[in-house]
Amino acid sequence: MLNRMFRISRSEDYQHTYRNGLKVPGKYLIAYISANNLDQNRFGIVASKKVGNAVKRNRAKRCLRVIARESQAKLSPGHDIVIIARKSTVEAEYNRLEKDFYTVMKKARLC
RNA sequence: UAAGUAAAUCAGAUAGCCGCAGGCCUUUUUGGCCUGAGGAAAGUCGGAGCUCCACAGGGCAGGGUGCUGGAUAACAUCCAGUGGGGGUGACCCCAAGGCAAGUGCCACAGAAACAAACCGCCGGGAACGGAGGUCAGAGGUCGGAGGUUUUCUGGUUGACGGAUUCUGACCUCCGUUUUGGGUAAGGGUGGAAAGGUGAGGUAAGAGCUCACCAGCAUUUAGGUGACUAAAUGGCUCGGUAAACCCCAUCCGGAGCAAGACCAAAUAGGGGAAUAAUGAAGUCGCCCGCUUCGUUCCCGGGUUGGUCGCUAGAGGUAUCAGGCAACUGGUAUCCCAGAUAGAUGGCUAUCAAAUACAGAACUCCGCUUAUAGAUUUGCUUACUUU
RNA sequence: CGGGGCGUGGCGCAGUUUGGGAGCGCGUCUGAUUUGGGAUCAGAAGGUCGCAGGUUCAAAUCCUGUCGCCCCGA
Repeated sequence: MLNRMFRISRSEDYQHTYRNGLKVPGKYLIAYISANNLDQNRFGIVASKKVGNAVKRNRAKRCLRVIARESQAKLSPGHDIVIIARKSTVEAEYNRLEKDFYTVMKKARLC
Protein backbone atom coordinates (compact mmCIF):
# COMPACT_ATOMS: atom_id res chain seq x y z
CA MET A 1 0.00 0.00 0.00
CA LEU A 2 0.99 3.57 -0.15
CA ASN A 3 3.40 4.78 2.40
CA ARG A 4 1.86 6.86 5.14
CA MET A 5 3.37 10.04 3.71
CA PHE A 6 1.17 9.63 0.63
CA ARG A 7 -2.07 9.14 2.49
CA ILE A 8 -4.69 11.60 3.58
CA SER A 9 -5.18 10.79 7.25
CA ARG A 10 -7.09 13.64 8.84
CA SER A 11 -10.83 14.12 8.72
CA GLU A 12 -10.51 17.85 8.03
CA ASP A 13 -8.37 17.20 4.95
CA TYR A 14 -11.13 15.07 3.54
CA GLN A 15 -13.70 17.76 4.34
CA HIS A 16 -11.49 20.41 2.71
CA THR A 17 -11.18 18.35 -0.47
CA TYR A 18 -14.88 17.71 -0.67
CA ARG A 19 -15.77 21.39 -0.24
CA ASN A 20 -13.10 23.12 -2.30
CA GLY A 21 -11.91 20.39 -4.66
CA LEU A 22 -12.70 19.66 -8.25
CA LYS A 23 -15.21 16.84 -8.71
CA VAL A 24 -14.49 14.57 -11.69
CA PRO A 25 -16.85 11.62 -12.26
CA GLY A 26 -15.76 8.56 -14.21
CA LYS A 27 -17.51 5.36 -15.22
CA TYR A 28 -16.20 3.31 -12.31
CA LEU A 29 -15.03 5.96 -9.82
CA ILE A 30 -15.37 9.56 -8.74
CA ALA A 31 -12.38 11.78 -7.87
CA TYR A 32 -12.18 14.94 -5.78
CA ILE A 33 -9.00 16.93 -6.41
CA SER A 34 -7.64 19.96 -4.60
CA ALA A 35 -4.19 21.52 -4.26
CA ASN A 36 -2.06 21.06 -1.15
CA ASN A 37 1.16 22.88 -0.32
CA LEU A 38 3.33 19.74 -0.35
CA ASP A 39 5.84 18.32 -2.77
CA GLN A 40 3.86 15.14 -3.49
CA ASN A 41 0.36 13.93 -4.11
CA ARG A 42 -1.74 12.44 -1.29
CA PHE A 43 -4.47 9.89 -1.86
CA GLY A 44 -7.57 8.99 0.06
CA ILE A 45 -9.81 6.11 -0.95
CA VAL A 46 -13.44 5.89 0.20
CA ALA A 47 -15.90 3.04 -0.20
CA SER A 48 -19.31 3.56 1.32
CA LYS A 49 -21.84 0.94 2.31
CA LYS A 50 -23.54 1.35 -1.04
CA VAL A 51 -20.65 -0.49 -2.70
CA GLY A 52 -21.46 -3.75 -0.94
CA ASN A 53 -20.44 -5.77 2.06
CA ALA A 54 -17.04 -5.59 3.72
CA VAL A 55 -15.36 -7.95 1.27
CA LYS A 56 -16.52 -5.97 -1.74
CA ARG A 57 -15.53 -2.66 -0.16
CA ASN A 58 -12.06 -3.94 0.66
CA ARG A 59 -11.56 -5.31 -2.82
CA ALA A 60 -12.56 -2.00 -4.39
CA LYS A 61 -10.18 -0.10 -2.14
CA ARG A 62 -7.27 -2.43 -2.88
CA CYS A 63 -7.70 -2.20 -6.62
CA LEU A 64 -7.86 1.59 -6.47
CA ARG A 65 -4.83 1.70 -4.19
CA VAL A 66 -2.71 -0.27 -6.65
CA ILE A 67 -3.71 2.05 -9.46
CA ALA A 68 -2.96 5.13 -7.35
CA ARG A 69 0.47 3.86 -6.33
CA GLU A 70 1.50 2.97 -9.88
CA SER A 71 0.28 6.33 -11.19
CA GLN A 72 2.39 8.27 -8.66
CA ALA A 73 5.24 9.03 -11.09
CA LYS A 74 2.99 10.01 -13.97
CA LEU A 75 0.95 12.68 -12.20
CA SER A 76 2.00 16.25 -11.48
CA PRO A 77 2.67 16.65 -7.75
CA GLY A 78 1.05 18.88 -5.13
CA HIS A 79 -2.54 17.62 -4.93
CA ASP A 80 -4.90 15.87 -2.56
CA ILE A 81 -6.92 13.26 -4.46
CA VAL A 82 -9.92 11.49 -2.90
CA ILE A 83 -11.20 8.54 -4.89
CA ILE A 84 -14.77 7.38 -4.25
CA ALA A 85 -15.65 3.81 -5.20
CA ARG A 86 -18.95 3.09 -6.87
CA LYS A 87 -21.03 -0.05 -7.14
CA SER A 88 -19.58 -0.74 -10.59
CA THR A 89 -16.00 -0.66 -9.23
CA VAL A 90 -16.28 -4.18 -7.86
CA GLU A 91 -17.61 -5.71 -11.07
CA ALA A 92 -15.10 -3.94 -13.34
CA GLU A 93 -12.01 -5.72 -14.63
CA TYR A 94 -8.71 -4.31 -13.49
CA ASN A 95 -7.59 -3.09 -16.95
CA ARG A 96 -10.78 -1.15 -17.59
CA LEU A 97 -10.63 0.37 -14.13
CA GLU A 98 -7.07 1.54 -14.76
CA LYS A 99 -8.07 3.04 -18.09
CA ASP A 100 -10.99 4.85 -16.50
CA PHE A 101 -8.72 6.26 -13.80
CA TYR A 102 -6.35 7.83 -16.37
CA THR A 103 -9.18 9.36 -18.39
CA VAL A 104 -10.38 10.98 -15.16
CA MET A 105 -6.88 12.28 -14.45
CA LYS A 106 -6.63 13.66 -17.96
CA LYS A 107 -9.89 15.51 -17.46
CA ALA A 108 -8.38 17.09 -14.36
CA ARG A 109 -5.21 17.89 -16.30
CA LEU A 110 -2.91 16.15 -13.87
CA CYS A 111 -1.12 14.20 -16.59
C1' U B 1 -26.84 -50.11 -8.04
C1' A B 2 -30.48 -46.56 -6.39
C1' A B 3 -32.75 -43.77 -2.56
C1' G B 4 -32.00 -42.08 2.27
C1' U B 5 -29.84 -41.05 7.10
C1' A B 6 -25.93 -39.60 10.59
C1' A B 7 -21.02 -37.72 11.25
C1' A B 8 -16.33 -35.61 9.74
C1' U B 9 -12.88 -32.88 6.50
C1' C B 10 -11.05 -29.33 2.69
C1' A B 11 -12.38 -24.14 1.47
C1' G B 12 -7.18 -23.73 -3.90
C1' A B 13 -1.78 -25.07 -4.48
C1' U B 14 3.14 -23.94 -6.54
C1' A B 15 6.65 -20.46 -8.96
C1' G B 16 8.10 -15.42 -10.65
C1' C B 17 7.64 -9.78 -10.73
C1' C B 18 5.63 -5.19 -8.41
C1' G B 19 3.54 -3.66 -3.54
C1' C B 20 1.19 -3.38 2.13
C1' A B 21 1.12 -4.05 8.04
C1' G B 22 3.85 -5.69 12.43
C1' G B 23 8.36 -7.61 14.71
C1' C B 24 13.72 -8.55 14.69
C1' C B 25 18.68 -7.60 12.65
C1' U B 26 21.94 -4.39 10.14
C1' U B 27 22.58 0.61 9.28
C1' U B 28 25.70 3.29 3.38
C1' U B 29 18.56 4.93 5.60
C1' U B 30 18.46 1.57 2.01
C1' G B 31 18.36 -3.66 2.51
C1' G B 32 17.63 -8.83 4.66
C1' C B 33 14.66 -12.48 7.49
C1' C B 34 10.05 -14.08 9.92
C1' U B 35 4.77 -13.66 10.50
C1' G B 36 0.12 -11.86 8.49
C1' A B 37 -8.15 -13.21 8.39
C1' G B 38 -12.65 -17.42 8.90
C1' G B 39 -15.51 -21.91 9.32
C1' A B 40 -18.46 -19.06 9.90
C1' A B 41 -14.07 -13.55 11.19
C1' A B 42 -21.15 -12.44 9.92
C1' G B 43 -25.85 -11.80 13.00
C1' U B 44 -24.90 -9.73 18.06
C1' C B 45 -28.96 -14.19 20.43
C1' G B 46 -26.96 -16.39 25.39
C1' G B 47 -22.81 -16.47 28.76
C1' A B 48 -17.86 -15.37 30.89
C1' G B 49 -13.03 -12.97 31.51
C1' C B 50 -11.27 -7.81 31.98
C1' U B 51 -12.28 -2.42 33.47
C1' C B 52 -14.97 1.32 36.16
C1' C B 53 -19.08 2.55 39.27
C1' A B 54 -19.31 1.81 46.52
C1' C B 55 -17.43 -3.05 49.85
C1' A B 56 -21.25 -5.60 44.95
C1' G B 57 -24.86 -5.60 50.65
C1' G B 58 -30.67 -6.58 52.15
C1' G B 59 -35.94 -6.18 50.60
C1' C B 60 -39.59 -5.04 46.82
C1' A B 61 -40.32 -4.48 41.71
C1' G B 62 -38.64 -6.30 36.93
C1' G B 63 -36.49 -10.03 33.85
C1' G B 64 -34.40 -14.95 32.38
C1' U B 65 -34.67 -20.32 32.82
C1' G B 66 -38.13 -24.70 33.56
C1' C B 67 -38.32 -33.54 32.61
C1' U B 68 -33.75 -36.10 35.27
C1' G B 69 -28.52 -36.74 36.21
C1' G B 70 -23.83 -35.00 34.81
C1' A B 71 -20.03 -31.52 32.24
C1' U B 72 -18.39 -26.42 32.32
C1' A B 73 -15.61 -20.23 34.40
C1' A B 74 -20.68 -19.64 32.82
C1' C B 75 -24.90 -20.14 29.52
C1' A B 76 -30.93 -20.48 26.60
C1' U B 77 -24.65 -24.56 25.39
C1' C B 78 -22.90 -29.78 25.46
C1' C B 79 -23.23 -35.22 26.97
C1' A B 80 -26.01 -39.45 28.80
C1' G B 81 -30.86 -40.90 29.91
C1' U B 82 -36.69 -40.56 30.90
C1' G B 83 -41.43 -39.43 28.72
C1' G B 84 -44.18 -37.86 24.24
C1' G B 85 -44.57 -37.32 18.73
C1' G B 86 -43.06 -38.57 13.41
C1' G B 87 -40.82 -42.23 9.99
C1' U B 88 -41.14 -49.26 6.97
C1' G B 89 -36.21 -48.26 8.91
C1' A B 90 -31.33 -46.02 9.89
C1' C B 91 -32.79 -41.84 12.52
C1' C B 92 -35.11 -37.10 13.59
C1' C B 93 -38.09 -33.46 16.55
C1' C B 94 -40.10 -31.51 21.49
C1' A B 95 -40.10 -23.92 26.23
C1' A B 96 -41.50 -31.29 28.48
C1' G B 97 -43.04 -27.97 36.34
C1' G B 98 -48.22 -26.74 38.20
C1' C B 99 -55.20 -25.65 35.38
C1' A B 100 -56.13 -32.07 42.05
C1' A B 101 -54.32 -23.24 44.74
C1' G B 102 -57.09 -18.89 42.74
C1' U B 103 -58.77 -15.68 38.52
C1' G B 104 -59.70 -15.12 33.25
C1' C B 105 -60.95 -17.01 28.24
C1' C B 106 -63.32 -21.09 25.16
C1' A B 107 -66.02 -16.73 18.92
C1' C B 108 -70.06 -19.15 15.72
C1' A B 109 -73.04 -23.35 16.56
C1' G B 110 -75.29 -25.96 20.52
C1' A B 111 -80.04 -27.44 25.84
C1' A B 112 -75.41 -26.91 28.12
C1' A B 113 -68.27 -25.01 27.48
C1' C B 114 -68.05 -26.57 34.16
C1' A B 115 -72.52 -25.21 35.81
C1' A B 116 -76.91 -26.88 35.42
C1' A B 117 -81.64 -28.93 33.40
C1' C B 118 -84.22 -26.76 27.38
C1' C B 119 -86.19 -31.18 24.92
C1' G B 120 -86.58 -36.15 26.30
C1' C B 121 -87.40 -40.64 29.85
C1' C B 122 -89.96 -42.14 34.57
C1' G B 123 -93.51 -42.49 38.30
C1' G B 124 -97.05 -38.86 41.80
C1' G B 125 -101.13 -34.91 42.24
C1' A B 126 -104.96 -31.82 39.70
C1' A B 127 -108.23 -30.61 35.42
C1' C B 128 -110.40 -32.13 30.80
C1' G B 129 -111.54 -35.83 27.10
C1' G B 130 -112.11 -41.02 25.40
C1' A B 131 -112.77 -46.46 26.23
C1' G B 132 -114.22 -50.51 29.47
C1' G B 133 -116.49 -52.57 33.96
C1' U B 134 -119.80 -52.48 38.43
C1' C B 135 -124.02 -50.33 40.94
C1' A B 136 -128.50 -47.24 41.14
C1' G B 137 -132.59 -44.79 38.69
C1' A B 138 -135.67 -43.79 34.42
C1' G B 139 -137.80 -44.68 29.48
C1' G B 140 -139.70 -47.44 25.64
C1' U B 141 -139.51 -52.59 23.60
C1' C B 142 -139.68 -58.23 23.82
C1' G B 143 -141.04 -62.57 26.63
C1' G B 144 -144.42 -63.38 30.39
C1' A B 145 -146.38 -66.54 35.88
C1' G B 146 -150.85 -64.66 37.31
C1' G B 147 -155.32 -61.45 37.94
C1' U B 148 -159.66 -59.27 35.62
C1' U B 149 -163.42 -59.06 31.66
C1' U B 150 -168.84 -56.92 28.51
C1' U B 151 -165.61 -57.89 22.95
C1' C B 152 -162.70 -64.65 24.54
C1' U B 153 -157.42 -67.10 18.45
C1' G B 154 -159.65 -60.85 21.92
C1' G B 155 -159.18 -56.42 25.43
C1' U B 156 -156.99 -54.62 29.90
C1' U B 157 -153.65 -55.07 34.01
C1' G B 158 -149.13 -57.25 35.19
C1' A B 159 -144.80 -59.55 39.64
C1' C B 160 -140.42 -61.07 37.32
C1' G B 161 -136.73 -61.82 33.53
C1' G B 162 -133.70 -60.87 28.80
C1' A B 163 -131.31 -57.57 25.49
C1' U B 164 -130.98 -52.31 24.70
C1' U B 165 -130.99 -46.60 25.39
C1' C B 166 -130.18 -42.39 28.65
C1' U B 167 -128.45 -40.17 33.35
C1' G B 168 -125.45 -40.30 37.80
C1' A B 169 -121.58 -42.34 41.12
C1' C B 170 -117.19 -45.33 41.71
C1' C B 171 -113.01 -48.22 39.71
C1' U B 172 -109.36 -49.44 35.77
C1' C B 173 -106.76 -48.03 31.30
C1' C B 174 -105.28 -44.36 27.57
C1' G B 175 -104.47 -39.30 25.77
C1' U B 176 -103.81 -33.81 26.42
C1' U B 177 -102.59 -29.66 29.62
C1' U B 178 -100.50 -28.18 34.16
C1' U B 179 -97.85 -28.70 38.85
C1' G B 180 -94.06 -30.13 42.06
C1' G B 181 -90.15 -34.32 41.91
C1' G B 182 -86.46 -38.30 40.12
C1' U B 183 -82.73 -39.01 36.21
C1' A B 184 -78.41 -37.63 33.26
C1' A B 185 -78.98 -43.25 29.06
C1' G B 186 -80.41 -40.17 24.19
C1' G B 187 -80.57 -34.99 21.66
C1' G B 188 -78.62 -32.45 13.59
C1' U B 189 -73.83 -28.72 17.17
C1' G B 190 -68.72 -28.31 18.13
C1' G B 191 -61.74 -28.76 18.09
C1' A B 192 -63.61 -30.46 22.83
C1' A B 193 -69.96 -32.77 25.86
C1' A B 194 -68.12 -35.04 31.85
C1' G B 195 -64.30 -41.94 31.76
C1' G B 196 -64.95 -45.86 27.00
C1' U B 197 -67.16 -50.85 25.42
C1' G B 198 -70.29 -54.94 26.90
C1' A B 199 -73.53 -57.31 30.52
C1' G B 200 -76.60 -57.03 34.81
C1' G B 201 -79.85 -53.80 37.30
C1' U B 202 -83.98 -50.10 37.60
C1' A B 203 -90.28 -46.80 37.65
C1' A B 204 -86.78 -44.53 34.31
C1' G B 205 -81.76 -44.24 34.87
C1' A B 206 -76.89 -43.70 36.73
C1' G B 207 -69.59 -46.82 38.39
C1' C B 208 -75.52 -48.33 41.05
C1' U B 209 -72.89 -53.50 40.34
C1' C B 210 -69.45 -56.64 37.43
C1' A B 211 -65.53 -57.76 33.36
C1' C B 212 -61.79 -55.52 30.19
C1' C B 213 -59.33 -50.91 28.83
C1' A B 214 -57.75 -45.70 29.91
C1' G B 215 -56.81 -42.31 33.95
C1' C B 216 -55.95 -41.03 39.43
C1' A B 217 -54.14 -42.17 44.42
C1' U B 218 -51.50 -45.41 47.81
C1' U B 219 -48.09 -49.36 48.80
C1' U B 220 -44.13 -52.57 47.32
C1' A B 221 -39.83 -53.63 44.06
C1' G B 222 -35.92 -51.59 40.69
C1' G B 223 -33.20 -46.94 39.59
C1' U B 224 -28.88 -41.31 42.34
C1' G B 225 -33.21 -39.41 39.64
C1' A B 226 -36.84 -38.30 35.70
C1' C B 227 -39.51 -42.81 35.62
C1' U B 228 -40.81 -48.09 34.96
C1' A B 229 -43.32 -52.68 36.68
C1' A B 230 -46.77 -55.20 39.93
C1' A B 231 -50.61 -55.21 43.61
C1' U B 232 -54.53 -52.70 46.10
C1' G B 233 -58.14 -48.89 46.50
C1' G B 234 -62.08 -45.23 46.10
C1' C B 235 -64.76 -44.78 41.58
C1' U B 236 -63.57 -40.02 37.58
C1' C B 237 -61.28 -34.83 38.00
C1' G B 238 -62.75 -30.70 30.21
C1' G B 239 -59.02 -27.49 27.34
C1' U B 240 -55.76 -23.23 27.64
C1' A B 241 -50.11 -21.21 31.89
C1' A B 242 -45.69 -19.44 24.09
C1' A B 243 -53.38 -16.15 29.48
C1' C B 244 -52.66 -13.64 34.40
C1' C B 245 -50.57 -16.36 38.01
C1' C B 246 -48.23 -20.15 41.62
C1' C B 247 -43.72 -23.01 42.65
C1' A B 248 -38.36 -23.83 42.12
C1' U B 249 -33.92 -21.50 40.64
C1' C B 250 -30.69 -17.53 38.69
C1' C B 251 -29.70 -12.23 37.75
C1' G B 252 -26.39 -5.15 40.87
C1' G B 253 -25.36 -1.59 36.54
C1' A B 254 -22.55 -0.10 32.41
C1' G B 255 -19.32 -1.26 28.68
C1' C B 256 -12.34 -1.17 25.42
C1' A B 257 -15.69 5.23 22.55
C1' A B 258 -14.63 0.54 29.44
C1' G B 259 -10.55 2.65 31.86
C1' A B 260 -5.29 4.65 33.07
C1' C B 261 -1.32 8.07 32.03
C1' C B 262 1.28 12.13 29.33
C1' A B 263 1.06 16.57 26.55
C1' A B 264 -1.70 20.71 24.95
C1' A B 265 -5.67 24.20 25.72
C1' U B 266 -9.32 27.10 28.49
C1' A B 267 -12.19 29.23 32.75
C1' G B 268 -12.71 30.78 37.59
C1' G B 269 -17.42 34.08 33.71
C1' G B 270 -23.34 34.36 33.65
C1' G B 271 -27.90 32.35 35.87
C1' A B 272 -30.56 29.24 39.47
C1' A B 273 -31.26 26.22 43.88
C1' U B 274 -30.31 26.07 48.67
C1' A B 275 -28.39 25.35 54.83
C1' A B 276 -32.73 20.66 55.23
C1' U B 277 -33.26 14.83 58.41
C1' G B 278 -30.30 18.25 51.79
C1' A B 279 -27.46 16.88 47.47
C1' A B 280 -24.30 13.62 44.95
C1' G B 281 -21.96 8.89 44.37
C1' U B 282 -24.66 4.62 37.05
C1' C B 283 -29.60 1.45 36.68
C1' G B 284 -36.56 1.58 38.94
C1' C B 285 -38.13 2.29 44.48
C1' C B 286 -36.93 1.72 49.80
C1' C B 287 -33.15 0.54 53.46
C1' G B 288 -28.06 0.50 54.35
C1' C B 289 -22.97 2.48 53.03
C1' U B 290 -19.48 6.54 51.37
C1' U B 291 -18.47 11.71 50.39
C1' C B 292 -19.67 16.90 50.71
C1' G B 293 -20.51 22.30 52.05
C1' U B 294 -21.85 22.95 47.99
C1' U B 295 -24.87 21.39 43.72
C1' C B 296 -27.27 22.05 38.88
C1' C B 297 -27.82 24.60 34.08
C1' C B 298 -25.71 27.86 30.32
C1' G B 299 -21.13 29.44 28.27
C1' G B 300 -15.73 28.24 27.15
C1' G B 301 -11.48 24.54 25.97
C1' U B 302 -9.50 19.64 24.09
C1' U B 303 -10.85 15.57 19.44
C1' G B 304 -3.17 14.75 19.88
C1' G B 305 0.04 10.65 21.77
C1' U B 306 1.22 6.14 24.91
C1' C B 307 -0.86 1.99 27.41
C1' G B 308 -5.12 -1.23 27.61
C1' C B 309 -3.63 -4.82 22.77
C1' U B 310 -2.85 -9.87 22.66
C1' A B 311 0.57 -16.17 26.13
C1' G B 312 -4.81 -17.53 26.11
C1' A B 313 -10.75 -21.19 30.34
C1' G B 314 -4.34 -21.22 23.75
C1' G B 315 -3.01 -24.87 19.81
C1' U B 316 -0.77 -29.82 18.45
C1' A B 317 0.73 -34.81 19.87
C1' U B 318 0.32 -38.58 23.46
C1' C B 319 -1.04 -41.18 28.13
C1' A B 320 -4.69 -42.00 32.11
C1' G B 321 -9.94 -41.61 34.11
C1' G B 322 -15.05 -41.45 32.27
C1' C B 323 -20.55 -44.67 28.12
C1' A B 324 -19.91 -39.50 26.74
C1' A B 325 -19.61 -34.18 27.23
C1' C B 326 -15.17 -33.40 29.70
C1' U B 327 -11.09 -33.55 33.24
C1' G B 328 -5.95 -34.40 34.68
C1' G B 329 -0.62 -35.40 33.50
C1' U B 330 3.66 -35.03 30.08
C1' A B 331 6.13 -33.08 25.76
C1' U B 332 6.25 -29.30 22.26
C1' C B 333 4.85 -24.59 19.67
C1' C B 334 4.09 -18.95 19.81
C1' C B 335 0.18 -18.40 15.74
C1' A B 336 -2.72 -10.85 13.00
C1' G B 337 -2.75 -6.56 16.15
C1' A B 338 -4.20 -2.03 12.29
C1' U B 339 -6.02 3.43 13.80
C1' A B 340 -9.21 6.12 7.57
C1' G B 341 -7.69 1.15 9.10
C1' A B 342 -2.78 -4.01 6.56
C1' U B 343 -3.45 -10.16 2.47
C1' G B 344 -3.74 -6.94 -3.53
C1' G B 345 -2.47 -6.82 -9.05
C1' C B 346 -0.28 -9.35 -13.34
C1' U B 347 1.80 -14.00 -15.65
C1' A B 348 2.41 -19.53 -15.99
C1' U B 349 0.97 -24.76 -14.65
C1' C B 350 -2.41 -28.18 -12.33
C1' A B 351 -9.62 -30.48 -16.35
C1' A B 352 -11.80 -25.93 -13.68
C1' A B 353 -10.52 -21.67 -9.72
C1' U B 354 -16.00 -20.42 -8.83
C1' A B 355 -19.55 -20.39 -2.90
C1' C B 356 -20.67 -17.66 1.60
C1' A B 357 -17.83 -14.03 3.08
C1' G B 358 -12.87 -9.69 6.09
C1' A B 359 -10.21 -9.53 12.74
C1' A B 360 -11.05 -3.98 15.61
C1' C B 361 -10.43 -6.10 23.74
C1' U B 362 -10.60 -11.52 24.27
C1' C B 363 -12.84 -16.32 24.83
C1' C B 364 -16.93 -20.37 25.03
C1' G B 365 -21.48 -21.45 22.63
C1' C B 366 -25.95 -20.70 19.53
C1' U B 367 -28.17 -19.08 14.94
C1' U B 368 -27.88 -17.91 9.87
C1' A B 369 -25.15 -17.99 4.70
C1' U B 370 -22.16 -21.40 1.82
C1' A B 371 -20.01 -23.26 -5.08
C1' G B 372 -17.45 -27.58 -5.57
C1' A B 373 -15.09 -31.97 -3.68
C1' U B 374 -13.80 -36.16 -0.42
C1' U B 375 -14.27 -39.98 3.50
C1' U B 376 -16.78 -43.23 7.02
C1' G B 377 -20.88 -45.77 9.69
C1' C B 378 -25.89 -47.31 9.20
C1' U B 379 -30.99 -48.18 6.91
C1' U B 380 -34.49 -49.52 2.97
C1' A B 381 -35.41 -51.60 -1.98
C1' C B 382 -33.70 -54.40 -6.19
C1' U B 383 -30.06 -57.58 -8.68
C1' U B 384 -26.00 -61.19 -8.56
C1' U B 385 -22.98 -64.87 -5.98
C1' C C 1 -20.88 -0.98 21.24
C1' G C 2 -25.83 -0.02 22.99
C1' G C 3 -31.12 1.24 22.24
C1' G C 4 -35.81 1.96 19.53
C1' G C 5 -39.36 1.66 15.49
C1' C C 6 -41.51 -0.17 10.88
C1' G C 7 -42.92 -4.22 7.13
C1' U C 8 -50.95 -5.36 5.82
C1' G C 9 -54.46 -4.63 -2.13
C1' G C 10 -50.79 -0.19 -6.96
C1' C C 11 -49.84 4.16 -2.93
C1' G C 12 -50.67 6.08 2.22
C1' C C 13 -52.53 3.92 6.68
C1' A C 14 -56.04 1.37 10.70
C1' G C 15 -56.69 -3.38 12.94
C1' U C 16 -51.97 -6.44 17.04
C1' U C 17 -53.24 -3.95 23.62
C1' U C 18 -57.78 -8.21 25.23
C1' G C 19 -56.41 -14.41 19.37
C1' G C 20 -62.33 -15.95 16.01
C1' G C 21 -65.73 -11.06 10.13
C1' A C 22 -59.06 -8.61 6.78
C1' G C 23 -60.84 -3.10 6.65
C1' C C 24 -60.50 2.75 5.37
C1' G C 25 -59.02 6.79 1.95
C1' C C 26 -56.79 7.74 -2.81
C1' G C 27 -56.02 5.07 -7.32
C1' U C 28 -57.85 1.04 -11.29
C1' C C 29 -62.08 -1.16 -14.08
C1' U C 30 -67.49 -1.22 -15.51
C1' G C 31 -72.14 1.35 -15.86
C1' A C 32 -75.20 5.92 -15.29
C1' U C 33 -75.17 11.32 -15.89
C1' U C 34 -72.84 15.09 -20.09
C1' U C 35 -72.46 16.91 -26.99
C1' G C 36 -67.49 15.37 -24.77
C1' G C 37 -64.27 15.74 -20.37
C1' G C 38 -64.03 16.79 -15.11
C1' A C 39 -66.90 16.48 -10.75
C1' U C 40 -70.92 13.31 -8.86
C1' C C 41 -73.74 8.56 -8.18
C1' A C 42 -73.97 3.03 -8.30
C1' G C 43 -71.25 -1.50 -8.62
C1' A C 44 -66.87 -4.65 -9.12
C1' A C 45 -61.88 -6.54 -9.13
C1' G C 46 -57.44 -6.59 -6.48
C1' G C 47 -53.98 -8.75 -0.23
C1' U C 48 -48.56 -15.28 0.54
C1' C C 49 -50.69 -9.46 6.54
C1' G C 50 -41.83 -9.50 4.96
C1' C C 51 -40.19 -14.99 5.40
C1' A C 52 -39.84 -19.86 8.17
C1' G C 53 -41.25 -22.78 12.30
C1' G C 54 -44.06 -23.51 16.82
C1' U C 55 -48.30 -22.94 20.78
C1' U C 56 -53.70 -23.17 20.12
C1' C C 57 -59.79 -25.96 18.01
C1' A C 58 -58.35 -21.36 15.56
C1' A C 59 -52.64 -16.66 14.54
C1' A C 60 -52.09 -10.23 10.88
C1' U C 61 -52.44 -10.61 16.46
C1' C C 62 -48.97 -14.98 21.12
C1' C C 63 -43.67 -17.26 21.15
C1' U C 64 -38.89 -18.37 18.65
C1' G C 65 -35.63 -17.74 14.60
C1' U C 66 -34.53 -14.93 10.26
C1' C C 67 -34.53 -10.97 6.17
C1' G C 68 -34.95 -5.87 4.70
C1' C C 69 -35.54 -0.60 5.76
C1' C C 70 -35.36 3.73 9.00
C1' C C 71 -34.00 6.49 13.42
C1' C C 72 -31.33 7.68 18.07
C1' G C 73 -27.17 7.69 21.83
C1' A C 74 -21.87 7.03 23.22
